[in-house]
Amino acid sequence: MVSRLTAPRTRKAPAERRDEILRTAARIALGEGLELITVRRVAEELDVRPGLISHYFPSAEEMVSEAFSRAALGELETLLPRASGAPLERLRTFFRRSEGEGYLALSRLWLNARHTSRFRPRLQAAVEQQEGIMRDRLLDLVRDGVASGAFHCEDPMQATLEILVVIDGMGSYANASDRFWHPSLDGMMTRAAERVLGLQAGALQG
Amino acid sequence: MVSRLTAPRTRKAPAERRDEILRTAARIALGEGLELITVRRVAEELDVRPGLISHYFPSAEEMVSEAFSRAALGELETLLPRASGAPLERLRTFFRRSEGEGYLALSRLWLNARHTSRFRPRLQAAVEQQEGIMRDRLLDLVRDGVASGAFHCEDPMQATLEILVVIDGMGSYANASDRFWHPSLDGMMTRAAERVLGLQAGALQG
DNA sequence: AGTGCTATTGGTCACATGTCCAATAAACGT
DNA sequence: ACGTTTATTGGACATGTGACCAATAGCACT
Repeated sequence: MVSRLTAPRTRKAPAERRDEILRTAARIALGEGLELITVRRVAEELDVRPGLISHYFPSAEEMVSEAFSRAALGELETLLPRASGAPLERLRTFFRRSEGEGYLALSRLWLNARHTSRFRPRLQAAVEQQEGIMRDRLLDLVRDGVASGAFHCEDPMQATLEILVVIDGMGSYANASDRFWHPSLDGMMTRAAERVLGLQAGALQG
Repeated sequence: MVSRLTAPRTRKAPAERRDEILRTAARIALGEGLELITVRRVAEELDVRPGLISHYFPSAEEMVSEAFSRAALGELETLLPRASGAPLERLRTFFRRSEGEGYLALSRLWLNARHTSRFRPRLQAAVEQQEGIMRDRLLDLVRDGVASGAFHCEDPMQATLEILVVIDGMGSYANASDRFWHPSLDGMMTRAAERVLGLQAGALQG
């Protein structure tokens, strides 16, 4: 009597399998980095053979790009969900969440993608698309706030870009050990936002 | 009669050879990225066998880290040389140079190093060391300016960090195609510096 | 129950990487 | 001129990557 040496195949609908692959890849991207997304690694996590991954993604770069988009978009929905409450409160929520652990992983992912996109055209396109989505999302928020009188600024797009630059600047340090630290680093993002949106100091904190 | 198949060996002093290797690696880092620094690639550029590179750098990561330090430090000396003229003029020179082509390569290198340092402890240490050097250099400049009355700010360290965050934020976009563009992106760095240093608008431009 | 479609397997292939080592030859001192 | 030191070579090895493909077997439909 021999026990089966190979587990019975589980055969899934293409759409479901594809989604499963991307979900796994996105998780790896967020937790360990885009270069850890390999055909073999994803296959192992899903307990299938590597060839199957190649079947759904003939180009590995395509898988990595889509995984990034999925991860970035998913996190954006958590950090800055579409239209939900007053602009000031929405922004406050965003900055509050940008202190959590999940945000560090997201910052690392962006850093990862922005560098890696140098060599990967499809990833570069995905990065620019996600940047556009993030920018539009924040721009809408700023405009809403200006319209309702909560924010005050002359050029909403300029205000948006100034906030994003500070966010991305702080994100540059996501992989640094925190050997260096200075009090002013803490409120850096909120201070920038308060300034360009004509809010009083501390309006976006706590 | 046979022509020699192998070129005669050129035997150099260890210090010279080591320096030659690092110079080559630093050039590759700045022009093509840290991941292009491979034992074989450097060997080819110097027209020696790969084994020789391993002889001088038993660990490839060590070579990459030192190459980054060399490249970053070299560029810093060009952009923000130690004590040379009045603070305002030195800063103006820095921002003027940060529009050139070489600066784009440097921004890419920093992005590269900050991401890659996630997986390479020695590179991470090198990045933080170079960040410290850059920070100190700028902090000295700010303090000089405040002392001479050219700049006005309450906390020189905070002013320094705010400038650096904007510089690094803009650097995040170094690998993006310039499909998106907005007028406010141009003066972003100088505007931030002018603001935190109590300068009038445009004082650091042109 | 039988049949066709195709998701899935298992294996191969070419390529690039870092690391290591015995043999060689260039440069130097005697 | 001869030895000695050691910089340098040439090659091997293990590992990890993406890509590719014929054969297999699960599932839906008839």
